[in-house]
Amino acid sequence: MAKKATDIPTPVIRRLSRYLALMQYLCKKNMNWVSSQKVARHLGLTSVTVRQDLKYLDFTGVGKRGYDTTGLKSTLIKFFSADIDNSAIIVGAGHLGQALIQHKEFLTQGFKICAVCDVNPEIIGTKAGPLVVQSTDDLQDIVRENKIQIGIIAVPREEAQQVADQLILAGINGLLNLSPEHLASRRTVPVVDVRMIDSLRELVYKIKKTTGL
Amino acid sequence: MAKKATDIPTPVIRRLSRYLALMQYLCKKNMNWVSSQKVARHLGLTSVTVRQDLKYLDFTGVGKRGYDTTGLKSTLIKFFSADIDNSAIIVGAGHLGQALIQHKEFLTQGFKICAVCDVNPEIIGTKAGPLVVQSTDDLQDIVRENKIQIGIIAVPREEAQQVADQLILAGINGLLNLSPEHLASRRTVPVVDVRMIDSLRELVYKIKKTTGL
DNA sequence: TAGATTGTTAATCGATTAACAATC
DNA sequence: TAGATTGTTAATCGATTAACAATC
Repeated sequence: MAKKATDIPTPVIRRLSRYLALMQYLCKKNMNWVSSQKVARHLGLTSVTVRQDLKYLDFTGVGKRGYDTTGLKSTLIKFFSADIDNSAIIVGAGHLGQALIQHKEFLTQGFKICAVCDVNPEIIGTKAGPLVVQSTDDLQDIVRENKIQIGIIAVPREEAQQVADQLILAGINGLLNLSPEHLASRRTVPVVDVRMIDSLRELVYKIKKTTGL
Repeated sequence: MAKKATDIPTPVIRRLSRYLALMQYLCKKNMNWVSSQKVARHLGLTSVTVRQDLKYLDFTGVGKRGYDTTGLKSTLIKFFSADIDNSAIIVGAGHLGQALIQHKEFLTQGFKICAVCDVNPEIIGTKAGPLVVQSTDDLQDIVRENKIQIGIIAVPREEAQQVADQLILAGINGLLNLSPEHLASRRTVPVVDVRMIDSLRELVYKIKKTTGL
């Protein structure tokens, strides 16, 4: 597959996602038009960046008014398939996994948690929000039967790679990795990492810098 | 304050944090030496990037052996103050906030959750792990009395900015923002964002790209 | 010594910003 | 119309990679 017009840089993708969140907010407030400058101010960017980013979508603004918030929202929803209830499984029903199941924002943003599983026999069979915790042994069957697209890895670092391998074998389409482990085999299946500890350390460094040395 | 030698680009900082995690792992496994190439393979980078990054620290490798894992670990621990128990408060004792309190990795990585608070009167006074949930009304006193450095924002988007303002007023040194809201007043206090929904959307885009279209 | 690996300068690549013409 | 705002090309900035000398 050749490099397509759909090949958008990652930083742009992440900003497009933030534009979607902002459009949802502005639409709810009945603001019908927004300028690139206002978007920029809301999100801590420059107006040129915003206009450059929007060029990647087939969505154009209007002369002196700016962008139609409803139209841009719809375009971004389609772009991110945010109207489709992308199915996901959470592996690891510890505190973090449990919190994610209950997290309502996922559903409103187009993600549906269809299943949870864990290795701990003591919690298998118990309820976690609206779901029943299943055994990680059955992980592959669960993914296949429910045609789950996204695997969310919320297990300790030692188990992360093995879980990833199983999910990939079962035919998962992509992985969100909440563990600090770097997952191999990115070639076959895309992986996006959320590294909370690294974010905290980045913060510690920035604090040091601003408070002098 | 002029631009210092301590002015390290953010991508480098985040990788340095990952090197620390890797060194902790290698030390536990009693591997005393590691080459830049091995580090690169572990973390999905190139060996040149690793060597360039380590140049920012005052830590040099050895000819044909590579880097001393214990020494590098110590250097990175000092660099990130990871031996100091950086104090933090979690604002928002919902599912996510509760999960973070229980998360043991924070403590092993040098972060100590000293307090939690929430606005919901029904959960104020209840236990959350080893802590008692306090009222957000008392937030400023709690931060001042315990000299808390880091504020972790785990409230819904609508409350995020207000909570941030209070924390900054109380003299917090830095903020970790888990809400999707963009927080203003970055000039005074550094803010690092963890955007889980944006990460999921990034994943959806990458899945689309790899599965064709 | 020979070979592997570090350290460093220069080149490349990619993303952001500047400048300005086009448009409503 | 005049003014504000978009759209786009070119310039700048910063981060990664390539090349290779230095070192153990």
